[in-house]
Amino acid sequence: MPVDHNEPTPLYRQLAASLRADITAGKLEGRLASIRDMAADYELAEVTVRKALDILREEGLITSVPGRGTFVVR
Amino acid sequence: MPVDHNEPTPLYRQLAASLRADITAGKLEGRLASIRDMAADYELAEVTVRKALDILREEGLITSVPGRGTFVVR
DNA sequence: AAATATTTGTACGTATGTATG
DNA sequence: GCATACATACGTACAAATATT
Repeated sequence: MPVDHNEPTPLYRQLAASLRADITAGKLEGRLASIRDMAADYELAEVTVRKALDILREEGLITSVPGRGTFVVR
Repeated sequence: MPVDHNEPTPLYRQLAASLRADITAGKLEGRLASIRDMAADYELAEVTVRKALDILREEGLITSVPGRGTFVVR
């Protein structure tokens, strides 16, 4: 359960925190699910997923390539 | 003319660059125009102005306070 | 004190463009 | 050419904090 609408923390921060935890724990490697799929899986808008990924990209944890996907930086 | 739709550079980056230049040159101090006003002045969507401000906030050049406004960090 | 206006923050939806395979 | 995936940009609505009347 990566996000909870009843939490006061913004959804995009919750998702970023969840992904960050999985990445730093080594549980998430290689290519992430597409933004569209993550939005569908977590029942979030694509823009909300993008905001979460923006944070992780800023932190240097991931990198995104149009047409290919989003990848954990190793 | 801070932004040009014919430029290949994204509008939010153009606006960020323009504001950054004015701030570092000391031409912009204190409180910035509200997001709504900037959007109207530059004929941009509010989200586009917000993305520009996100960059400058990340760079530590500005700070925003709900209900008050956005301010140049001095 | 209370209502109103202003301003930023979050979140949704949609459309179009660009890059890759 | 077509499908997939990220990027940009528009619009809208509501919440929260602050300031004003």
